[in-house]
Amino acid sequence: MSPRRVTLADVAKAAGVSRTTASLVLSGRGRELRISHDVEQRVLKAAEELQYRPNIVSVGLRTGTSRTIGFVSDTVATSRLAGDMIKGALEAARDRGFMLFIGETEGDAALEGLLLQAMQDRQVDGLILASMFTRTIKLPKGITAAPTVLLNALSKQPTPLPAVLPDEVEAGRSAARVLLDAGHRDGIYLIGAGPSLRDVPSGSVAAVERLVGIREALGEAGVKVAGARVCPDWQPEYGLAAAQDLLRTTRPRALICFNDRIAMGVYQALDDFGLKVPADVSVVSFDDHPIASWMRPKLTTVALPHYELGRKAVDVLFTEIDRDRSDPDRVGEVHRVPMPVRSRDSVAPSATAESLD
Amino acid sequence: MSPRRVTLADVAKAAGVSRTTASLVLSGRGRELRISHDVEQRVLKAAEELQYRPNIVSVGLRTGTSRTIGFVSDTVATSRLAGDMIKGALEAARDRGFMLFIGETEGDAALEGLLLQAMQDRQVDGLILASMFTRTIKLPKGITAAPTVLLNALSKQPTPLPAVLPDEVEAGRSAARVLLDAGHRDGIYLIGAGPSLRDVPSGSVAAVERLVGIREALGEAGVKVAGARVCPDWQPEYGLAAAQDLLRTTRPRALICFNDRIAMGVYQALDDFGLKVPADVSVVSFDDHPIASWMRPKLTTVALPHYELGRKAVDVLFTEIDRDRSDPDRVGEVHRVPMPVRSRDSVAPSATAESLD
DNA sequence: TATCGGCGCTAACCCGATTTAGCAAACGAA
DNA sequence: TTCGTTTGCTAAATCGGGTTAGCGCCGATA
Repeated sequence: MSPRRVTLADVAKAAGVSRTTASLVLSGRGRELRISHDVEQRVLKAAEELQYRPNIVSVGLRTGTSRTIGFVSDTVATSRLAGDMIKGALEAARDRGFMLFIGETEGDAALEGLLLQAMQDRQVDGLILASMFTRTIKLPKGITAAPTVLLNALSKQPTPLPAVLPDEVEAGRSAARVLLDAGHRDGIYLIGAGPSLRDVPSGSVAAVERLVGIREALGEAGVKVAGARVCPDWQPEYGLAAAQDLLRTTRPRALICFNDRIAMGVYQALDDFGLKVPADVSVVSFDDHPIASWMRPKLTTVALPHYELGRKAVDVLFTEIDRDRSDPDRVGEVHRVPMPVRSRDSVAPSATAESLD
Repeated sequence: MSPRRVTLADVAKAAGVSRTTASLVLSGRGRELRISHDVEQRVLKAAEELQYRPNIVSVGLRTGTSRTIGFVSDTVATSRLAGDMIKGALEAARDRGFMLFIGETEGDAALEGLLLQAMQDRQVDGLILASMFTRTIKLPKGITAAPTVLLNALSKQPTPLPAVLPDEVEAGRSAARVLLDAGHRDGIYLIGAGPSLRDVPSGSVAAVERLVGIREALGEAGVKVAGARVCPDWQPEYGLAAAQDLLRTTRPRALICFNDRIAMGVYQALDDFGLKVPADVSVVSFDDHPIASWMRPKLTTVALPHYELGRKAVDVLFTEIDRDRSDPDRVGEVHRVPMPVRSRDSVAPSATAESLD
């Protein structure tokens, strides 16, 4: 029914040459192997007219490559973060003519093993192991076969695999700087974690790193955190509860929320207490979740650069693929992707700052 | 470096038989071709011990298959809908040992063409053409090569391709029924589209179908829509504006919002006018966007079954793949996936209904 | 004893490309 | 004229399986 695909043999026949010659010309090696200009043109013309495209499966069998990358994540659906990350990876891969296999493990090691096998069986040229929230993972064994990059994840064991992560420490500094730049020096409270580095939800790398950055930036400005409330889980209801608890005893001037979902609960608590954002209380947050721009006033937040993370992971993977594989004792580099501040409407200059004018 | 893959030849040698025999045994055709039990066991044992897995690329070259499906959508990132849809497709494919190629066209026809070519070059066994919001699409040409299913999309031209879509009309009926069941008969307003079938955002299939369902269900109960406001785009700000406009002149008893983002704006407008959900006004909506369960009170909404849509598309695709390809003049079936009601806290019995007790 | 047929297995070809090794013709130098 | 070299191309092997055609052996039959 469907017309058979055009093969190299068809092109060769049309050009009146052997398959070898056609292959050489089309792979660009015709020049160095002294194929005559005349023959070269005949082959190119035939390929053009027949709309020849090499069968990648066949090339794959011969060369062991597939122009394909495997993207294995623990979750693609639960957090929407995945979408942009995959999109970034997709586009970076497409720029090089690569396709992406998507796989989801749901945190199941057995499933992960099967998935990696299935990808190896299809001769993927490289793997990206992604986690949807930053964390340390146990490396599945048997991934040495293909070049691999960790995305939004760090290995528990030392590993030669490179990793791509958001620069959370710098993000913490950015959040603090947003408030400092607005003149805030007093009444800065944290919602979600802190004030000490031990006061974090267990297993959250982001919490620790954001906290480190916040404390560094504030410390350098000689500003102290006025207080903090830990949230066991970074969901709106915990943000609400934490903020209510805080507001019963205090009137903060600025709040740093550890993510946007917390900030959503915090907004509600502030509203309950009759406090206006940003006139009474400035709020800055992390993630740039879609809701951040839906909240009223729109939330100023330090964005997780999902798209860039995805792109970067693929870029790093390509350098891995191109790299000379002989170096045995190299250590996986950690690439940090900047988290940009999305300045919106939830931060106002502090009253004290204005009075200094 | 990495130990070479185990091939069929290795298994054959270990079992002391020819590659042919090993292939026959492992493909299950040993029985019918009278391979002795002894030899069969030796082959199976060798394959087991060597952990033999066939190279799918090789099989692909010979048989033209790849145990792979191409999933091409206009967008994977912008709307989070994609995540669950892909997840459903992923799992359904995995159940059959298939992998998914993901591609994104961004509505660019040229890009779509390239993507489809790239997938054909990799010999995908089938294609899913997905749209992230329900709409009619122009079919790219040259997709006759592989079995194809439309997901969340309808073809502009008549086509033999099956389509998988959410059952929006029934969803409209469901939304109406939620209010009817709560005793609402008066003061029911629509926000987003209506009251006439012409009052819809252009190009929105969902708007028309939901509206049809709503009007049918209400009509059958002898209830009339009290009024409606169209939103040019279904975003919170338009919902806010539409509701404000409505509330300046009216006191509705129940609102049917055409999606959750509109409902979010509507909540705010109701709050501005000092009206409580659901005590003063019941609200029902569509989509079950993640924010629906974050809103306070939690929003009752008719869910887009993304996961099921993804699964269903793959299931339908497999029946296409298995189908006898000879039937030339069949018409693409349209499969409708039910949209379930998520009953939460935004609908209360109407005051009149209670007074009847 | 030659023939036939079933049994159990294998040689060889195929898929569509890449790549190695090598061949024939033309040319130059001795 | 002869040998060596360069030029320009091709035959054949290869990747790892699936598949077709057929081979050798055995026992039964004529």
